[in-house]
Amino acid sequence: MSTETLSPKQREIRSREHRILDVARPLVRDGGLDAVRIDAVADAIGMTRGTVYNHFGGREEIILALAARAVSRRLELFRFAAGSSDRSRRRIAAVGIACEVYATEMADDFAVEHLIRHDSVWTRGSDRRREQLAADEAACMGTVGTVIRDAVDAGDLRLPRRHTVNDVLYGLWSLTYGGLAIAMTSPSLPDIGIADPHAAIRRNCNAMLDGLDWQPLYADGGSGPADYSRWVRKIIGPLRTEARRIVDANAGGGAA
Amino acid sequence: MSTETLSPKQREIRSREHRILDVARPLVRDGGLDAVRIDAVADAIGMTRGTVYNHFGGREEIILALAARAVSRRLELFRFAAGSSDRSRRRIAAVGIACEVYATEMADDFAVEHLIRHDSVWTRGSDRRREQLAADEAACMGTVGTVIRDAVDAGDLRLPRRHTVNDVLYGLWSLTYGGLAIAMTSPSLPDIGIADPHAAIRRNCNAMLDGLDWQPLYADGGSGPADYSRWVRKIIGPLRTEARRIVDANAGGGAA
DNA sequence: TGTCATTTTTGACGACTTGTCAGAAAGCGT
DNA sequence: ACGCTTTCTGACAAGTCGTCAAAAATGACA
Repeated sequence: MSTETLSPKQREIRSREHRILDVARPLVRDGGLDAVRIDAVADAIGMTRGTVYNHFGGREEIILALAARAVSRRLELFRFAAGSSDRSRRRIAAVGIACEVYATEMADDFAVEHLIRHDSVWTRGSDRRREQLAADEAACMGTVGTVIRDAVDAGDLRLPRRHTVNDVLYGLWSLTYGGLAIAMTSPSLPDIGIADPHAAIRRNCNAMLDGLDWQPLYADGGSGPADYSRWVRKIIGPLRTEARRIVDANAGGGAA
Repeated sequence: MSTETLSPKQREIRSREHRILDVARPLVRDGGLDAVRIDAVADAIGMTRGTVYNHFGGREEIILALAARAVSRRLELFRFAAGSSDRSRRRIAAVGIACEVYATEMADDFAVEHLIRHDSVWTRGSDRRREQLAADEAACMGTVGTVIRDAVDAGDLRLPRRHTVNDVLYGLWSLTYGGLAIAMTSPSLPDIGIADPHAAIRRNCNAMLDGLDWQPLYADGGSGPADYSRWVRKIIGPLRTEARRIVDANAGGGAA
């Protein structure tokens, strides 16, 4: 774009927004909302508080911006997952696994997304940021919605009466988000014997999709659960790789 | 109990803990964690900050205590729901509907439970409070777990290979908690056309249970979804009544 | 009822963070 | 080098937190 019209100073200022987000992200992860102190952020980028306020109206704005970045990364990962196969049930399963990968490989981002579902962040953030975020989230949901709709169109998924495409979307969203959130925050999960929450979430998603009779049940029409497990192991690698690529692309030199 | 050994003053002090929680609850609901300012609480009960600190070590302790009370109410409601029928699929459905009723009829409590899944509350609360809460939560899960186990024992639910009772428990928990949390905090839910989140959650839970082939599918072995809807409408009333009874019992004069 | 040890309450204190803004500094075109 | 503009700074007022020594209230006993 019009890079030639920007003075060095102006370019530095633009990139600073990214730098602020970069220093804020780890703070959020291991200290939560409160850890994002304007002082700390300012120090970390070698500026003073006033300067930070030139970019963001406060803690909450930073979180919101961070969340927008997180969602757009997630979208990228979802698109990759949705494109990883041409069979509908595989595609939707791949998106589910993308959620897992997202929560582990981009743990900071996931934590931020969890954070904005709360508190003052929503209310204290500016409209602009909120709308940006809502738009990004809508795009994410659109991707998943398309996968489901395609399945209906292809005849793989015959929705029960009163059950809409969006119900399915909402169900998968609840199950994965809820499951991951509980796994992150509930001390009693190991107590009830859930050793591998990710696998459990996967099983539950599959149970729900089975309940909707989404065909074909197993990834490659093979002999059953064993094939499915093999397929999961096969696809999780590329998703992880892609996740790391996305992180590197945005964080590394991509501050353009 | 040994009421005669307590002086008037001592009795007043004991009841104050309840009073503090009573004034804190509405604050939490419409202002979130930050709204629970020690000053505000102290003012509301006509005492000064120092006195409040005699009871609770800080904001987070209050929230945790509030959450413990919330969970114990939820447990009461769950028990009522679980006892409302003798057919396993009805019983589990009733517990699901109890979650709905909990989220609407005891909205403050639900908000508090959502709050503690976050932030500093977990880390800054005292061990004592945390353990109390974990124990109450475990009791809640135990109730639901028993319903599921009974279904397995009765032969109504034949779990697929690798799927345990606790997986089912975790799945229902994820679906309802996740669904309700999203409904509470996501602005994009109406955008995707989920007009009645509760009904959607119900449908999704049923889809999952159908996927697990939990029999009999419909509440009274009748002709199908219509019967189910009728049953839901029939049971939701008593659950609401019970919820209100529980709230009144704890809040009104029950400060003993 | 008066005395006094004990328990409870108070409110001032120091420490910390926040958001603002007038003045200082740096940037940039001529 | 000059002057105009943009950006940065750091001191400020405001507000909250948790503490703690001193004040007040309590209640047992004479």
